Amino acid sequence: MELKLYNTLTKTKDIFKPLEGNEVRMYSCGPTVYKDATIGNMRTNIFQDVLRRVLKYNGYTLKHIMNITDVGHLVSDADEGEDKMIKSAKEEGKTPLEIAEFYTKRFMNDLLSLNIELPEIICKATDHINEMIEFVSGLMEKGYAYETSTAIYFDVSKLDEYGVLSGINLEEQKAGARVDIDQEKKNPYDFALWIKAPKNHLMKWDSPWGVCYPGWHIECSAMGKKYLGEQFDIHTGGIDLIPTHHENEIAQSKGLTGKNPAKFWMHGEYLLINGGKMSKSLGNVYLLNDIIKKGYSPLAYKLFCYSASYRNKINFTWEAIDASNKALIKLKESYKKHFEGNENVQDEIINNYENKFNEAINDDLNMPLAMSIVWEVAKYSVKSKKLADLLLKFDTVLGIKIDELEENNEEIPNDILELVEKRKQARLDKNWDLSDKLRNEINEKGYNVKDLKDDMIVERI
RNA sequence: GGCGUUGUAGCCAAGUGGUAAGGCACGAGUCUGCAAAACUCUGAUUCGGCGGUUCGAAUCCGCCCAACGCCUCCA
Repeated sequence: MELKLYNTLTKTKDIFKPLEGNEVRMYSCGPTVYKDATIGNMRTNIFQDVLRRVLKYNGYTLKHIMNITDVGHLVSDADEGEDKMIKSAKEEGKTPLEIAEFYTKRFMNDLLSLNIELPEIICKATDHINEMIEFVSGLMEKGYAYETSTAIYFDVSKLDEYGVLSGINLEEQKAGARVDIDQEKKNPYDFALWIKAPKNHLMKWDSPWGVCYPGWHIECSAMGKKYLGEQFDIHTGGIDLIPTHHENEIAQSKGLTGKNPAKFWMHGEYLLINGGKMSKSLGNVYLLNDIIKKGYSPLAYKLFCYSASYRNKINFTWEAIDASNKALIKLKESYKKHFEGNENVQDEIINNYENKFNEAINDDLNMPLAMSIVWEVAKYSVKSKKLADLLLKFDTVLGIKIDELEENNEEIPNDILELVEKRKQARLDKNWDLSDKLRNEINEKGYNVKDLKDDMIVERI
């Protein structure tokens, strides 16, 4: 079946085929590890995970790279200001390395909680300083870069075109409208490849241009080239990376190799919070941990993300997460019912569902549509192992561990268990007054009882 | 100022010319000593508004209204 993916470069859904053989080479812009990743960041990671899984579902093998940015991201524009890593280090009284390790670990934990497959290669910027220096040297040799008193800049005027992703037209942009002009820069859109480090700068390396540290974009180009070659299949990231980071990556690579590094550029849209942007000033920055703390499964967040297309904004509300959490539990219970079922379903029906599912995911990862088919299978009145197997197959794309019930590992305190035992007896005695009284008592202590035919289940409310 | 996106039932949202997917909530029923849970059923003659094109529009065009985003670090 044909796989179509939306390509930011062409602004259309293009048919996807790997450049070489059966292997898909893919690069994803990873986190800058100076603070915790938000659920917004995680939406992009979930999108990338679905992409991976859909590619595998289509029979391709993957060579997927994700970088960890542990240096060189400045807090302000105009190529000046503090490095984010260093700023966090100062604030938290740690070294930049400690900061990077700390937040990398927490980021990885989030990926694990969300059952996101790890890329084949995860690489750190600081481990690839030499590759970056080589890249910059190459650009200098070819005349695409020049040195100023503060940095090595990329000269965008040397390119045939700049802004192929975002569609900006350099001539129409007012220079310095929002950014102070650096008098040494040849063009306002020139960006720093390599920055000369002030004496007290914490992270710096020797280079042909003195003691320096990398610019914001060079790491991705250098590492992409090292692991995936001059041109690979897919480059992904958040939508905000289009106008600056990805344009500059393309510029750098075109300068050095003459090629756009990726055939497909794919971008995940923003997550909105109550209809607006997530921002510190509004106090609506949520972490995955905030969702977990409220008693929801992290996979409920993943399922929530599937309710919208990755290319559309989605509005986060607690009501919606609550809905997704219930849906998650229901889906898993539906799987269990099919798994325990002994009825038969015609292969034709199975094939039909599978085709519809394939069609949905292969149409630019249409997860909302795919989910509607998943639900049809889950709710199918005939309970059959064949349908359980089908759901399991779908789950290779969904990654919600459909065959694992959400575990309730919480220990029920003894005093609650005692009340439950008393209530069981009261019910056997048909002493409804006492039974109701005990139920109220249990509820007041924060627990709920579910009466089954011969048993009683207790759980925390 | 420039560029762009969105507006579909209470909430999250599919659907881009052929007569409104799905999930959750609500409501009804079954079950239950009663509840809860579970199970079953149910919801928009209508897609921000007004015009237009068309045999036919949520889908195309025009205008208007509203919300949001980018142009600066951000997934």
